[in-house]
Amino acid sequence: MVSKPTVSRALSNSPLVNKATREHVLAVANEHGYAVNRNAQKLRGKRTNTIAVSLDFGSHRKNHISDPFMFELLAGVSEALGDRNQDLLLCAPNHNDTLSFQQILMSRGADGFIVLGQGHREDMLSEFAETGAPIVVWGAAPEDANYCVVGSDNYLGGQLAGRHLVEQGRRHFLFVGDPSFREIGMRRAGLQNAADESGFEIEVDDIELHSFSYESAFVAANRYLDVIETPPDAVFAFNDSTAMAFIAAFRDAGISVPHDISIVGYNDIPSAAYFCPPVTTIRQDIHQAGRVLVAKLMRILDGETPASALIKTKLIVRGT
Amino acid sequence: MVSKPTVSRALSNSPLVNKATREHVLAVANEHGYAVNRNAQKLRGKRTNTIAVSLDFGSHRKNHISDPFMFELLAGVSEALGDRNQDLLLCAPNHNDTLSFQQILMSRGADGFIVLGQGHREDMLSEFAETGAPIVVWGAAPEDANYCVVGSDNYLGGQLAGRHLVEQGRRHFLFVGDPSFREIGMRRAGLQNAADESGFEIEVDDIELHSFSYESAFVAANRYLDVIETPPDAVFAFNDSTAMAFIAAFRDAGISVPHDISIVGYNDIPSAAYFCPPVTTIRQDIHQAGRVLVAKLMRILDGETPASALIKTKLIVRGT
DNA sequence: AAAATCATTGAAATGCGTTTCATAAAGGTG
DNA sequence: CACCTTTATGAAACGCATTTCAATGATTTT
Repeated sequence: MVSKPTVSRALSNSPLVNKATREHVLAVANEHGYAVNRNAQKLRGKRTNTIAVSLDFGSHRKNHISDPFMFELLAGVSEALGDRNQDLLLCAPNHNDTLSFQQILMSRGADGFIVLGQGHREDMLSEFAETGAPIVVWGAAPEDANYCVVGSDNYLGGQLAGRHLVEQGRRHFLFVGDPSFREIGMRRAGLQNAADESGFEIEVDDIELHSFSYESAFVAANRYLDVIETPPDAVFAFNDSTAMAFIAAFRDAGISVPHDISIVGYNDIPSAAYFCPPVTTIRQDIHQAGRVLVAKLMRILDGETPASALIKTKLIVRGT
Repeated sequence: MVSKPTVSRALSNSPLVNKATREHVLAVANEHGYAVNRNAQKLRGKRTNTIAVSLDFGSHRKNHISDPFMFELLAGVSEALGDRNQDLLLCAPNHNDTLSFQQILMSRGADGFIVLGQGHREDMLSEFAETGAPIVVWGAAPEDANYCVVGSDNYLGGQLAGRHLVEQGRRHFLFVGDPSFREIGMRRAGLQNAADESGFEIEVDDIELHSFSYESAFVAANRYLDVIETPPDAVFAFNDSTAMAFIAAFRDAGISVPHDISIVGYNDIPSAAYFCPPVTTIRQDIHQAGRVLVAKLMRILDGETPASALIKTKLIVRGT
C-alpha cells in the first residue's frame, strides 16, 4: 500500500521514487486499467500539453476549406504533436476570432496556438501576440512581425517559377492570385525578380483572383481570354487548382499546353501530378513544416522567442 | 460581492440566480476578461464536452493519409461539433489502437469517439464497443455490428454505378478495389446486382487493389493492360484517384475514354470534376455525414442506442 | 398574523493529481 | 557511537468549478 503522491511520482517516472515501488505501482495500475485523469492533471499542472490548431482562410469567408494542402499540413502538425505527446485541439472555423482564441488560452483549454493560414488576419494575430499569447503561424512573415511565422520561401518559390519560365523561352508572364495575401504577394515579387534578372524584356500581367476555388479560377481565365489580344506564353498561379483551371481554360480555347504556354502552380497537391498534363509546381516539405511549426511553439512555451523560418521549397518540373 | 457558487451559476446561465445578479457577474467577468477554467470544469463535471476524432486507414499502414475525402469529412465533423459546442480532440495516427482509445476515455480526455475510416478494424472496434465505449464509426455496418455506423449507402452506390454503365451500353465491367474492406465489398456487391438485374450477360472482372494511392493504381492498371486480351468496356473504381489512374493508363494505352470505355469513381473529390475528362463518380453529402455522425454520438452519450445510418448517395455523371 | 412556499444565496464538500514540506529510515563519516 | 547525508515516502495544501444542502429573506396562503 502506497500513498497518493508516491503513485503520482511513480506514474510520472519521477526519480524520487524507488525502483521497486515504481514497478509495483505500474503493475497494479496496469492490472486495474488505471489511467490518470487528464483534467485533474491539466488543472493542477502549469501546462496542459494541449495545442490548439486553427484551420481557416479568413473569418469572413463561409465557404468550405478546400485546399488539400492545408489538410496535409494539418496531418503533418498532428503527427509532430503526437510525437511530442501533445494533444491537438482542432478549432472549428466558427470560432476563429481573437476573442475565441483568447478564451481558449484563458480557460486553459490549450497552451498555445498553431494558426494554419494567416489570411488577412495579420493585425489580429499581431494584437493577439502582443498579449504574450504563444502562437506560431503558417504563412509569410510581415517585416515587423511580433509573432513567429513558419512558411514556404514564397519569394524563392516565385523566383524558381520565373526562372523556369524564362528557361522555357517564355517572355510574357501572367500571374494569377491575390497579392494582398502576403504569401501570394511574395510569390509575385519573386516572379518579378526572376523576370527582371533574366536580362530579357519580360512583360508581367496580373489577374487578381479573390477566390481559392477551381471554378472561379476557370471563370476568370475565360473572361481573361475574352478580352486579351495577345495571350501570354506563361502562367504562374498561386496554387495548383488555379493552375489546373487555367490549363483547362487555355486548352478549351485552343491554346496548347505546354506547347504554346507554360503553366506553373504552387503546393504540389496530389492531383497536380495526375492532371493532364501533369502540373509543374512548387513543392514544400510538409513534414518538415509540421515539425518546425511544433518545434517553434514548444520553444516559445519554454520562454524563448524563436525566429521565423522558411521551409524547403523546390520546383517540380512536370508536363507544363 | 457574490460567492463562488453564484458566479458559477451566473456564468452557466442557471435560472436559480437573480437576473440582476447574473448581469452584474457577467459584467465583472467581462471587464476582467475572466474565463472559466475548462479543466476544472471537466474534472468536476460528468461530461468533458470533448469528442475524440480518429482519422486513419488502419494502424498497419504507415503512409500518409491522402484521400481528400477523409479530410472533407473531418471538416464536416469539426463543423458539426463546433455547432454543439464540443471540443474536437484530433487523435494522431500513432495512437490509434484499442489501448490508446481506452486510455483517452479512461483518462477522461474525451466523452466519446468518432472513428473516421473503419478499415480492417471491425473486431477491434467491436471489442471496444463491447466495453460500453461511446463510439460512432464512419464506414459500412457489419450485419451484427454492436456499434453505430454511419456511412455512404455503398450498395446503392455500386448499383448506381452499375446501372449507369449498363445504360451506357457497357457489358464487360472491371471492378477495382479491395473488397475485404466492407465498404468496398458493398460497392462491388451493388455493382454485381446491377449487372445481374440488367438482363444482359455481363461479365465482371476484378482487380484487388491493396493500396489507396494513385501511383499504385496506375501501376496496377498497366499491369492489367499487359495481360488482358479483351479489355473491359467499363471500370468502377473504389475511389476517384483510382478512377483517374485508370483513365490515364487506358488513355496511354490508346483506349479512348469515354468512347471505348466508361469509368466511374467514388467520393467526388474536388479534383474529380477537373480531371480530363471530368470523372463520373458517386457523391455523398459530407455535411450531412458530419452532422449525423455527431448527432448519433450525442444520442449515445445520452444513453440511447441509435441505429446505424446511411448518407445520401448519388451518381454524378460527368465526362467518363 | 401565523404558516407555508418560493426565490436567492452561500458554506462546505467533491473531483483527482501534483507539489511542498516534513518525517522516517538507511547509509556514510570521523 | 554520535552526526550528517541521502533516499524514500506520506500528510496536507492546492488548483477551480460544480453540486448538494442549509439558511435567509420575501411572498403568498389560510
